[in-house]
Amino acid sequence: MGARSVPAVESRELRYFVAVAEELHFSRAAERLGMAQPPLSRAVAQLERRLGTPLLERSSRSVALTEAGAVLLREGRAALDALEAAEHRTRRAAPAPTGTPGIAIATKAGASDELLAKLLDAHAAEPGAVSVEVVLCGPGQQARLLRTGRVDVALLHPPIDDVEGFDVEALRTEGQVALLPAGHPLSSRTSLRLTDLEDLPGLPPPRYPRADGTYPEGPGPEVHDHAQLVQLVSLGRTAVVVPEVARTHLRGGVTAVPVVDAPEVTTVIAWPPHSRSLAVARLVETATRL
Amino acid sequence: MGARSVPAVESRELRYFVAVAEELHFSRAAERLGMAQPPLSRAVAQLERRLGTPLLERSSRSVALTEAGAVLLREGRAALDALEAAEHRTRRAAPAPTGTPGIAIATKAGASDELLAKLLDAHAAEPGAVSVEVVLCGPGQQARLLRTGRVDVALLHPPIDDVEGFDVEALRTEGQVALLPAGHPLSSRTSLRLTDLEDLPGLPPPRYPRADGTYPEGPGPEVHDHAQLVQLVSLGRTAVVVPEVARTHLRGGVTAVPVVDAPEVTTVIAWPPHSRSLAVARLVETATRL
DNA sequence: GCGCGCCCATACCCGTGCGGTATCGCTGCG
DNA sequence: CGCAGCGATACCGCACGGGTATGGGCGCGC
Repeated sequence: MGARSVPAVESRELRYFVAVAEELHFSRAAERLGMAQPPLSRAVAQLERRLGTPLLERSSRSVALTEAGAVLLREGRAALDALEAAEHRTRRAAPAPTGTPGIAIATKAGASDELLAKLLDAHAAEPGAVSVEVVLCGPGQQARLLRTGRVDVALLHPPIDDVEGFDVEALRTEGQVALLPAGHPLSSRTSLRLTDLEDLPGLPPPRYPRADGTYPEGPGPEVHDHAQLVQLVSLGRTAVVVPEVARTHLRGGVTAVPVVDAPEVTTVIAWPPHSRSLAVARLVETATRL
Repeated sequence: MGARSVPAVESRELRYFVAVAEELHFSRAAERLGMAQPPLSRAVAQLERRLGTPLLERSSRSVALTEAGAVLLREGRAALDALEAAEHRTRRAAPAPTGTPGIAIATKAGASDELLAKLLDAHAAEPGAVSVEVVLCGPGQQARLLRTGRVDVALLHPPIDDVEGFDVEALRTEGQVALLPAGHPLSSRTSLRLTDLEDLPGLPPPRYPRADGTYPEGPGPEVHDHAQLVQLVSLGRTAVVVPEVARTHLRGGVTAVPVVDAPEVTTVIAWPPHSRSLAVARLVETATRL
């Protein structure tokens, strides 16, 4: 191969390309990156020259990904995640000013509270326990925190959450219930089926953020955490199917009805594959003994 | 967190750090990188400032990794591999000047020849077959080619090769034989045990390259491929235990004797996890039907 | 149908920061 | 005690990344 004359791809270029590929709009991408549009155009063109292939189809009215561009978007995101993970994990491995470096765990705000509490208690009681930082985040965000190394482990709920690419250990399994505004016709039922909950008039399903932080289109309200979800239900703005454990945090104005044919939801503890951290292994081991 | 003022880690800095961490010597690392030593020192110091933690212990006579430095070496290598993989896979996804982009497969030079030939024949006979580039490499190098995206699939031989982090499908299993110079006292035996082969006088085991391309210390010869290995055996410079299939490529001067208690070796086809390539899936499917 | 406006590319300029050379300071060794 | 090896520091020049101004192509509205 004689193409070794071109220098290697820099992560900055990749960040730029990913921004453009996500926005499909140079000016918006430039704004998101905090820079002007012309240098962004130039940087992407330079990346295309480096790779020897067009990544974007520009038609002066719109921008579209080429085949190679789609590959680079996917692979580039993974590489940037790995880069960020290296950075975060190194920071975490640094001797902290306050004692020994601990580990960080992510969980959806408002979900698995009592399980997490038990886990933290059990871990604290272990010999050699390290401090555990709890990072609460919105639904669907744990995977990103885990991939980018901001946390060491996460509590996830497949099949709601995607656990692709992580090592997991199941902790518990439960059914699901529908959360309905009190007084709704269905709220007096003792059980429901999924078909009962399709197209409820005036109660569109909420919209959860996607992995990239954007929200799908639709009539339902955007939801960032469990408390907000419960409030939206009590206000009669939405209805939703959630794991049973959510009943423990209900407030007035919300009724939970079991959904008999909803898929079982498991709570798993997840960590990055190839983890070499003893602290992570110990925490997972403690979790599986709960 | 108020530390968002520092810009993100650049891949160039990581490459520099990894070089220094591997050499544990600034001047040698600078030479390897094709640059002078002072800017390298400065770049690493800047990386340490960015991360807020020392990565290396310099004692003016030697360089050692700190705890955080060891983490960054491990994670940084993975991130750089991912970056390189993004680059290679994008190049491969580009519409090639000659027809449609194919896929690339890596195998140890001189190993699994007939299996590979059968696979290529079977694949070529399939409808919708794409062109397959065969990349021959030294033992232990396939994993790197796969991780860095230079090839899409590889033939590996656990437990000799490490398949950690790849998806694999087993193709065949075989025993192992000892390759000895013709006329060696043991070559008249009909079978051997591993203990028979320990510390053979004048026949030190060969040294295979490690994953990073360096060779372990020892008295045996360095080996890059199978042909070289066989020649070294016939010259009475080494003796080695290899999978049975190697018998098919023997030359005069080399005798193969079964080793009854050597671990079974499997031939597997491996590919990166989360592969989305239809061509890879088809090739793997063809391979498993052989 | 023509013109306006959106949006990406080009042209040009400036400053930062990367890399090079020269040199210092430390330390282990002969 | 002096030398040699090695990393850090000082200083400099230039290449490249980023900014502003502007061009050009195309869709859309009146």
